[in-house]
Amino acid sequence: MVCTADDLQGWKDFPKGLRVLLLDEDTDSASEIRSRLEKMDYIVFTFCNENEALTAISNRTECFHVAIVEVSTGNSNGSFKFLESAKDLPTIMTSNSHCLSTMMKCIALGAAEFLQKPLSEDKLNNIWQHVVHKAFNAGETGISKSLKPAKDTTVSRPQLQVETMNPENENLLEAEGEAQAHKLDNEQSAASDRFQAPSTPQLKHGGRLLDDGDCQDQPNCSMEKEPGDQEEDSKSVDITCGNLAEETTSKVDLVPRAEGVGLKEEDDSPDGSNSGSNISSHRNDKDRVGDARVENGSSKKTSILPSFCGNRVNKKKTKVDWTPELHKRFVQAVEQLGVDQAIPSRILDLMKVEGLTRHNVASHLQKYRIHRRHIVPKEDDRRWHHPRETIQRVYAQKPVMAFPPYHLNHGFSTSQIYPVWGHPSSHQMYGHPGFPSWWPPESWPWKTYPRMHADMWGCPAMPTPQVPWSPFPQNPPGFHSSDTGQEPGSMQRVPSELYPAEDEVDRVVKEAISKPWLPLPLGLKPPSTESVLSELHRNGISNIPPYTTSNISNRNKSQRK
DNA sequence: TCAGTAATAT
DNA sequence: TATATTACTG
Repeated sequence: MVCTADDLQGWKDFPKGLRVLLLDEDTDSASEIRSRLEKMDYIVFTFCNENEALTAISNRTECFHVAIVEVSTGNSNGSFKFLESAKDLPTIMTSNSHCLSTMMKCIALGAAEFLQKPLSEDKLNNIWQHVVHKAFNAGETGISKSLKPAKDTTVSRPQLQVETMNPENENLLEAEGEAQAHKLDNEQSAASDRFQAPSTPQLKHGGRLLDDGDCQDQPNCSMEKEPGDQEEDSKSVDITCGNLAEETTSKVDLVPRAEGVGLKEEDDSPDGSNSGSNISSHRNDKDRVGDARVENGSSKKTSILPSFCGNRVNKKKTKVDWTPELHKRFVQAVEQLGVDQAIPSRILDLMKVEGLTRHNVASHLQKYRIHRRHIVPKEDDRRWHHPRETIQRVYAQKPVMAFPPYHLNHGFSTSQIYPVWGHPSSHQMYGHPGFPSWWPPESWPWKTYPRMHADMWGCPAMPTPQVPWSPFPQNPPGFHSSDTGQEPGSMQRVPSELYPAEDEVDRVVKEAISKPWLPLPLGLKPPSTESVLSELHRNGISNIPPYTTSNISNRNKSQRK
């Protein structure tokens, strides 16, 4: 009787021709529903008597795909005979009244859905989904092989429900049906998820399973919605699937779809009962990195959302998993903007990570900044002790204009320290006990960066510790006086005109990188030929065309002039 | 409405 | 304890 996945596969024009058992004592209502269903090319078998309907089912004189049953039909004693008898048939209960407990009971007893009358076309239009749902739950084995092509439209949820809707579970639940109906206040979502196919009409409206009316009755039903968060919620909230199977693995990184960045749902069970199933929630970051392949510089929009969406019954707050890859994107965005210009919305834009919200970024940015505050002073301290070593690391990845580090003892200039927190070549700093890291070394996201040595790309002319700064400012053309990036304390000793605006620094550095043929700006010491060659050699380039070296030499010469 | 920050939750 | 999220303020 139940439609199988194979049936569906060979069913052209589905759901046309769907055979609907309609049981309603109210003949007017029945005829109205019937006519609507027939408009949709469904084949309707109307029954006004429950026993007749049951007989039709048991005799198998007709084959039905789905049943629509008015609650009051044959329900004078509060039983749901049809529902309990027609276990295999996806049954949609209908009622004029909006009695929550009745709804609960029906759902608990296995009703596919509870629709409140009048049954608009809108509601009836999608009842076929229950057939599909049932088909996929009828046999686990059939699921994997069947209807895969249709998953984007109708099958996403049934696929997810395989684990919970096997016949064994169903039987078990049937036995518990009565009990469940009484304790559904707490378990409403679970019960309905087990039994329910996708909500018919609501799917059209953003995938909500319960309508607002339900929420009025259910304090647990969280529909909190901040005005102004529409956009963000539309991205982040709907990633939750009200599904037990999914719930139990809700902390699994959605890496395959998410391409390296994951949202995980919070396990909000007070007793943490779900935690046992957190298969990969504790995967180390190294694994994540392995899974996470976000192409650097790619304009491809990364998604942290799974492609499936479900209802919002179990809407849970989502938690952004700041994987190394995601963080790398973050850092790249921050760098691109310049630390001072990096604001959440812009970072968000640059990161191009679907589903990530401005709030997420803002929070991360907050942490980012805090970390910098903690780390940089220590780094500065280290620089005093190992100036050369540190210079190479700090300035290795991104050459920084050689402004005297006036700030070393007086705070820091943001433009000069971002390598410390999030930059690729500062590995070793993170290994130092004094430099707490976000991730263990193996998960550092910046390992993919090519290493460069400071003296290759314009080694900053750092003063010796004994001579912390030159009394003669070397402001290159284009730099203007700015207090940007200074902490107040530094103002006492350091004339503000010695500092370039940070964006100027970035601009000049970027220009120097992108146009290596141009003379280096003042303040950048040109690399020595030897260092260039050795670096190239380190990178596996041993065959240097003559003109290359001469160019470098020429540049060095011109730079010296 | 957004950014930044403090407080709170996990 | 570290980090994420939320609430609040400007």
